[in-house]
Order: sequence, then structure tokens, then C-alpha cells
Amino acid sequence: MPELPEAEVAAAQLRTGTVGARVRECWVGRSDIVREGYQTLSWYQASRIEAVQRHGKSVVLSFSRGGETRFLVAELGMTGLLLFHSAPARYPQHTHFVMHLTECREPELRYWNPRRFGRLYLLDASGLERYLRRRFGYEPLTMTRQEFTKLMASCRGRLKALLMHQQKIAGIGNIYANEILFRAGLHPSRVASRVKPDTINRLYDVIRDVLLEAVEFGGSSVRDYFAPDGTPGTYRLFHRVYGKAGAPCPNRCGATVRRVMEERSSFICPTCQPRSGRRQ
DNA sequence: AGCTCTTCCTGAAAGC
DNA sequence: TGCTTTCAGGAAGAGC
Repeated sequence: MPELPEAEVAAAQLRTGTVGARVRECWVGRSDIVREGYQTLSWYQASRIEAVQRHGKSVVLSFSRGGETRFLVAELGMTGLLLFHSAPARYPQHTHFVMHLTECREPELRYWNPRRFGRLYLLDASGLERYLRRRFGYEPLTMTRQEFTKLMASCRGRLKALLMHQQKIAGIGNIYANEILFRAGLHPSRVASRVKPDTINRLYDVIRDVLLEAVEFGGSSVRDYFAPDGTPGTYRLFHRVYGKAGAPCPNRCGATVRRVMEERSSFICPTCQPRSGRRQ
């Protein structure tokens, strides 16, 4: 399930593999995979890929043709992948979009998504601006400590809900929310606005640390995630609690990691992540 | 504002 | 063994 680190890794590979490319042809398997701008598809033919960026969990490609710029936004959802020609797709029937490229390293860019949670958007500059504004809050790697502190103070909901609320902080999903909260020693159901300043500082650092480490290791390959070149991410090996119900707490506190159905499925150490503010 | 419920979708896991 | 049922899970939208 691609979250920020996986989208970041995908964007980085697309940058090296496809920037500068000339689009030879676009193929769409099922038109409903393009949620917006399907009628502009022909514009992209003969355009050039100028840049690739990540916003939240989405990957955004910029194309230019005749002085005009348009964009392709790929939402990866739970099971979506961007893949190069060389990467094997286990269920080829779930490839919904293919861009054939020339004048770059990769001859083909595919969008693969078996469950189809997540779509593609073909947008112009104002469309992209609206898309980003409506969907994404702070980028966790660029928000300041002050911005995060304000956000925490203004949010009376639960901490894990805030971390995963894309319009507030963009890019964190269930895996990384669990890992972040464990490392910060915070229970997912703590009320965000009641967290003390010292703890907010610690949480701010942990968010960055976890996400940057995950990027460094190529993201987490849980189930079917692969980078565009087909390689899996290895950060899963460093998960401390996600998917580890029944294992001893990595802090060696003696307790056992538990899976609880609070704020989606959460993996917590009941000792190291107490409901009250006091750390043991 | 924020919580819950529903919808989307299909492979995998559980159940029989 | 093999068929059937259940179930995650990100995000949007409705309703409260």
C-alpha cells in the first residue's frame, strides 16, 4: 500500500527513467480509470515529460507541448503501482494505462491497480492547483515545527486520525502512522490537542525520521508493492509494530505487541503507548 | 469539527 | 481438497 515513502521512491525512479521523454502513444484500458480530463488525452501525444513530483501519496508528472504545460496525477490508492516495461506485473489484466515513450531510458510507463482505489487525473495548471489545494495539507517533510504545533493544538480528534488525515498532513497512511506512534510512545487514541509541547516536539522529529528512513530503504513492500523498476522496498524489515501482533515489544518492556481495532487496525505496545499522557 | 457508515474493488485468507 | 464467504483498506461523501 503505497504511502509517502513508496510514492517518493516511485517519483524518483520516474524522474531518472522518463524525464525528457517524448510521448509516442497513450493506451487506456478502461476509461473510468481516468477520473478527470479524459477528453484531453490526445494532447499528451507528442508532448514531453518535464518533471516528476510527489504530493502526499500521489505522483504528478508534468508534460509540455507547444509552450503549454499539462499534468498527469497518479493516485496509487491501496494497490496502485507505476511500473516500467521491465517490471513484471503479476496480473496483467490490471494494467489500466500505458504510456509509450521515446528519447529516454524507459520505453514504457504503466499504471497497474487491481483494486482500483485510486485513479488518474489529466489536468491543466489550474486543475492541478485545485486538486492539490483540495486534497493535501502540510507535507510532513517540509512543514515547520511551528506549523505542526499549531495543527496539533487545533485538532480535537484522535492522534492517529490526524496523522492519516490527508487534508491536514499529506502522505501518512496506516503503516507509517503505526510506526510513528510506537516510536513516539503515543497511543493512537490520544487527543491531539492535549499532547504536551515536549511530546509534540518528539512526535515531529519521529515523523521525519520514520519517513526519511523508509525512503532510504526504498519503502515498505507489504503484499504487492514494488518500485517502478520491479524492486521491492526493504523498510518492512525495520517495522517495529506494524503487522507484528504477538511479538515481544521491541523496546524490551516485556509486553506483547497487540492489534487493536481503533482508528483502523492499529498495532501498539500497551505499555509503551499508554492511553494517558504518562510514559512508563 | 469530527465521528460513523457506506461505497468502491478484488485477491487472499478464513470457513466449511 | 475445493468451493464459498468474508474481509481488508484509502478516500470521498452523506448524515448526524
